[in-house]
Amino acid sequence: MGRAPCCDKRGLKKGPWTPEEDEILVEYIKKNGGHGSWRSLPKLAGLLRCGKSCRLRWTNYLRPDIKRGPFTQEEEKLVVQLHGILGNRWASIAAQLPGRTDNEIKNLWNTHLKKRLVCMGLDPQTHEPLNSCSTAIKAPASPTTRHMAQWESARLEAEARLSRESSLFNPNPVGGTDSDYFLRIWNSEVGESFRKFSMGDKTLCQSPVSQASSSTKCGSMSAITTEICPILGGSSIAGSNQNEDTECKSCKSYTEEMMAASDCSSSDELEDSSENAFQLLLDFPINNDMSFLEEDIDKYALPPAMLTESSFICHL
DNA sequence: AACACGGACAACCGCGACTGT
DNA sequence: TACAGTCGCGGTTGTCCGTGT
Repeated sequence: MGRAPCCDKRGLKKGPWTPEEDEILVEYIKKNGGHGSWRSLPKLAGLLRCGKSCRLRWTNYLRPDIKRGPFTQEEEKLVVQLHGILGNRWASIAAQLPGRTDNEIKNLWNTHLKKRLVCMGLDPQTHEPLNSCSTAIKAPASPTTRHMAQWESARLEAEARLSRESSLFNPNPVGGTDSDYFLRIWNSEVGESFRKFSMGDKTLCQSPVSQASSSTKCGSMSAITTEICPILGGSSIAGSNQNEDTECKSCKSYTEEMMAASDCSSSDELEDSSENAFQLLLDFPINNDMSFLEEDIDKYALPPAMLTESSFICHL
């Protein structure tokens, strides 16, 4: 049994929208202070379109807050990074890029970014090497990587807190700083994905304290802190405002241990190498001679599989 | 100048999730 | 709880336009 069509399609127009139709739609939404029911909108507005088509036109093109023009390097970078975490969840990715639509990001990915990853020898879906000759560390399946992600989640949390605090002194909502990204991402679905991601591996570094806390809703910062920092038990970092600057030495040594285990001598080195790798990715000439890649790609300390994920978390 | 080709982007389609009854 | 209506998302397709031959 087929699904009933979203609307009666007889006599309804399809294909590209005309400026007149755009105007009618915009005027209607302006006049009514919103679109109301998409299904009834075309009839009320006098458009020979189905509601779905109207919604798509509005959300992808006519909305006043849509940013026009080419993607900036920062935006492209963010898309790649977020795709490494979220996969093809375009709407979630779009939520982190103000003014950009999921459709736009999807197109950007399919036409540009995917190719760059392929040319870099990475699977655009998994962000793992296509010919995984260096599978010692695989993202995101590797426990080491997962733990790095856990620790970086804690760092994200701290960054978010700092950002929030600093925003009190510099309340610029469209500042576009990295700190703003931290906060937006942490408080969004991405942060949630990160938290879920971190919670996924419960077989390592699990204490009774963290087990107890894991039953709580992981949407709170204290939950994730407790989860990944059993020593603190989430009491001093996120549990209160006191001792916020207290560094958990056990965590620090653990971080260093994890860095060492993943061939990263320090977080700075990790950051530097991944930054370079991303620059290469962004600057990659799609249709040009690829030979330089063969000699350059080996220079990076990280296996390609880790570039996207670790670059994401390091950049943040 | 005409045609073929490929890239970029807008729009459509089908499915699943959500919500109200 | 079941069902129908609606919406949003992701995949796919269609169209336009620039470039090369």
